Amino acid sequence: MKSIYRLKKNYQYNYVYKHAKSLSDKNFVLLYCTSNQKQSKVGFSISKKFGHAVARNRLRRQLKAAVMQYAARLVPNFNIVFIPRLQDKYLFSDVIASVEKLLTKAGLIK
RNA sequence: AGAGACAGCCAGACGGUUGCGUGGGACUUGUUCCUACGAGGAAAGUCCGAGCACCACAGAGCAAGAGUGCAGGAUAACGUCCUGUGAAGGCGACUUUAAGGAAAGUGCAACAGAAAUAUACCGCAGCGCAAGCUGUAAGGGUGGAAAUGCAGGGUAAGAGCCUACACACGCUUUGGUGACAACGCGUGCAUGUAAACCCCACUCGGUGCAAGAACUGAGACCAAAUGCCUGCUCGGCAUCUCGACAUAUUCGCUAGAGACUGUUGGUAACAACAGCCGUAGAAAGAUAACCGUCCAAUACAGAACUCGGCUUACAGACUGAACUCUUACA
RNA sequence: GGCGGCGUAGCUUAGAUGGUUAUAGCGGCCGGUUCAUACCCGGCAGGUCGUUGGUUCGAAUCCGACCGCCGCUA
Repeated sequence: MKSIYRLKKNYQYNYVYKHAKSLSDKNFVLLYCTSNQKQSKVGFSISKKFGHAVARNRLRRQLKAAVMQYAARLVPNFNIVFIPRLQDKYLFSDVIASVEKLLTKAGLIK
């Protein structure tokens, strides 16, 4: 994932948390809001409850890989944040399914 | 064959599709292409020690505080490591060990017990009609601890009162660099606690890469005051106000007390020399996602300035020296 | 990344510096009072003192290691 697709700064995340609409299923919470940037940006927020750094990194990488599959179809002018909900295990197939479902529901992919 | 003891190493491999970070190169100069490299033995906990940076060059004196604590050595240094000594544990190979001082002083030791740093309750023996007095510390009982234990002699009964053995302490000699050990002689000096205060010896300035350096607009100002250098005395350093940006950018940022191999010295930790190898450096944070094959099966776990240790977590596989005990056979 | 602090009953806590008996309030249970409830009165239960080793005759307290939680830091 190229760096221009990413949300970077703390204030950007805070902006999303304040102004966002939210959607969720049992795996993830999706927050999104409009932005003045041309390119839509995606961020991930994974809490320490998920375990050690290795476990959190792995979940973030799986999410990244899932979102990458829809990167070309993303609608512009949006900031998006994914927050996983606490589960015992994440299968990659479930992650892809949830991401697609949420993005479609929010109307963020064409 | 079984059961152990010691030292060390590895931490899945290969292939495919789609991707990420840094360096280098190319050109059509950018959301481009090619290429090289890209987490650990603990990266963890942050418990010690250093480098490095700023505070003056890390300082001078006093006070306070903190740490270390058998000996010799290693090391840049250490609270680490090695080799030993003593002690404790184990049949043994071997393992563990915060191991100075209680005769400098102070404090504390509940309950029990006659008595807790001091003593005589029961008892034993002598004297006495008896009450009791005297001698005693064998035996009883309490306790973590009660005049060193045990055997014999001795005695009115007893007692290091005497003797042998053991234990503890002191001294001489011998050995050892030393901790200490051995032999001999003397003594039996009344408890424990210093991870209680303390004494002795040695060590320690503070803050930490969010350290710190560079760049940026306008105004005021040159000596008072303030702050900092953990307390005080010296000695020294820095400087203000408003605004803008929006928490940025660049540097620090990775070659270092470096790894590997060999030789030499050393019991060893380690050192010297020679050869040879390689280079993670991000900033919401890269090193991956998915699939296939092999395999009985992959644990603990993710760099954030850098090293040396310690501690803790950890599936499985392997190696070395040929070390110990038991059983069987020759 | 760095620095610092706190864990005692269901909840809030005392005791820790200075070692030997774990304390109080709220809450819970039982009884009394009342026609009944509350208030009130009396009693009772409830603790591996975060875990685990060590020092000591003896550890909530002293020392070490680990676990969990919280705060500060341009």
